[in-house]
Amino acid sequence: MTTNRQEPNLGILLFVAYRALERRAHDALVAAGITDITLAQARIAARIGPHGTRVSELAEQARVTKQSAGFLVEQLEATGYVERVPDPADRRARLVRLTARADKVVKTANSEVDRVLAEWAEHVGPDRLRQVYETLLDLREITDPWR
Amino acid sequence: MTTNRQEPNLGILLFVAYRALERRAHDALVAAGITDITLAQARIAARIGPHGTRVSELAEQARVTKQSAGFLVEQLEATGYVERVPDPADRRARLVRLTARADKVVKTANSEVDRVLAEWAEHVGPDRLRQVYETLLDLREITDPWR
DNA sequence: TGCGATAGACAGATTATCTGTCTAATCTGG
DNA sequence: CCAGATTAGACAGATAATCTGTCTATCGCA
Repeated sequence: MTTNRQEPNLGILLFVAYRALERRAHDALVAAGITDITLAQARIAARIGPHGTRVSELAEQARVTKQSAGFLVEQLEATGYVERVPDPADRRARLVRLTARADKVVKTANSEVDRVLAEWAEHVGPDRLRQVYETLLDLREITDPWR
Repeated sequence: MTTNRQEPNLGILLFVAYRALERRAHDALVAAGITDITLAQARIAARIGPHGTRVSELAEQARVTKQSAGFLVEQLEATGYVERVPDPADRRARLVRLTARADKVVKTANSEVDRVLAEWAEHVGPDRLRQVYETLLDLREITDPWR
């Protein structure tokens, strides 16, 4: 429970903006005929780096337990959007990587995000939007335990 | 799926900040011995206005279906944190209101939020934090379909 | 080498969420 | 002022997402 004030607090504003962006990206996938990826799966997939990412790290970034992340990765693997390969650096670990099949998805989502950000920039001004980005980036140093 | 870039995109930054705030508030409740409110319940409860709010409106604000909101309100009612009273303005509707029992919860959560915001202000500067707030407030006009 | 920490799989339970349907009440255009 | 469309929210049922706890293999360090 963050608060029950009437004038919206920062938490709610962050939430509204985040959900709007996420929703638009996911809706764009559906509009493009990609209906076999859920929002929760997308949240995980969006955090996979270009060289693959460990399940543990995905879990941390998405703020879910390793178990939840593993569960979602399993589904993404079943639909062919990711693959798991051994991590050469650590034989306990496996790297989750996007497959070629994910290309269209990533492209569709990214271009929708770009479109949304353009709308936002038009509404509040590019400079103000960039200020938000930069401030949140600095804020991440204290809000994001990992990096 | 928002994107898979390495340099964090705005969506992830919004998410990280939002979750950090929410997590801190919820942890403060647990630390204060309030362990019978889940994060999802708190998300709903935080949107209840001082004069009561309809389930439909809570659902819209929290971006869940009426059914989900109704389910969570039911749980909050069972633990005594909210009550449902008839809406004098519309006999179909019922207003969800916080009870006296919720006072401590609201107070605890709010003061933790204030503490977090103070930390954030110290880290990036009060002016920059306020700029984020104001920009997100303006952004809400296009990201929040309702008001 | 030996012990604590980490990666992630497995099992099981719980919580949250959705779609679809239904009734009662309200709103609105003719 | 009434008929049809809309809205509030309950009910039923299914699914999705998430958690706690446990286990094995591996790693890293003192």
